[in-house]
Amino acid sequence: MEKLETGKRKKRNTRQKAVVYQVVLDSHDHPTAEKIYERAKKELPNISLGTVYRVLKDLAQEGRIKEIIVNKQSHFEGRTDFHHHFICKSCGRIEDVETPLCRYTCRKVEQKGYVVEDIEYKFYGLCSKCAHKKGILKE
Amino acid sequence: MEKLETGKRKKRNTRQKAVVYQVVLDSHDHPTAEKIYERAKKELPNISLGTVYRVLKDLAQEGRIKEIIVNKQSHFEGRTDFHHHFICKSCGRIEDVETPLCRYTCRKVEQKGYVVEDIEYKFYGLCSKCAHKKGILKE
DNA sequence: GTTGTTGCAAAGAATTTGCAGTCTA
DNA sequence: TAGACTGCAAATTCTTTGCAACAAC
Repeated sequence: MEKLETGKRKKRNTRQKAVVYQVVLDSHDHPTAEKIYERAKKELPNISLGTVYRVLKDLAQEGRIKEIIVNKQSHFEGRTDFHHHFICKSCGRIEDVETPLCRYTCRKVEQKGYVVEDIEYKFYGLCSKCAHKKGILKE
Repeated sequence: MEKLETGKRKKRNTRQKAVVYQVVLDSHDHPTAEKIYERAKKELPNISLGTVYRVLKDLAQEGRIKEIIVNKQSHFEGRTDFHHHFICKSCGRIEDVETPLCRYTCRKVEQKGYVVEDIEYKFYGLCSKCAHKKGILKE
């Protein structure tokens, strides 16, 4: 579980890293590594999937992108401020949501003696598009 | 994404299913399939890991147990009422937590046009044991 | 010139699946 | 006795890693 941080070696700015980062910034659909790989290839045809994985991990570690795990698969987003996600069970779409009162809830959890470092809320159901398609939401 | 439900065939009550279910009920540490397999083998030495996976999926589908995914790995619990989880980044322990105001937050999310079916809150950080061990919590 | 980074392919880890035999209802 | 379930092993899927060549600084 524990991850020891050496952090001694200095990172280099490679073309691959720049391109992958830009792809994530430009994507608003929470793409997977595979999707990012496809998009990055348009700019850098020789980039490899392994490199995409490595770069994504670096970027997330540096706090420049965020990783969201849905169905045991990593997705990434360029938005790094505090927010949460809604996942449509029908079409798989991931959408950002803001939640009120998170700080209050978090304080309640800390009262049990935990030190809370990260919070992750996920809401699953039907996005409005799919809800309408299924006739569940009318208006 | 979409999962079609046939649900025509009638389920049978096998010894394997009963044993796996009992193991989950008796475990309060949110075990993985592998752990459940090890525990079930004490009762049923010939049970296979594949069967454990199949039975766990069935039980979860029937709503008799709950699946929690942490680090892209499935864990299971016998407690099926509404609650959430705290995950210790240091020791990996998963603990149940209750959160207040969930209904209020959920209503806020639904105001955006989503139909919310499941809610999942995860809090990551240090459990009280590890926080004390690291000298972060004193009292 | 160092040494971090890449592309490639092979390895890993967790889970699922095909199949022939077995057991439940 | 029909067909659901099992054990086994092979297959899948997503991700990580070892290594020699490459490219930042």
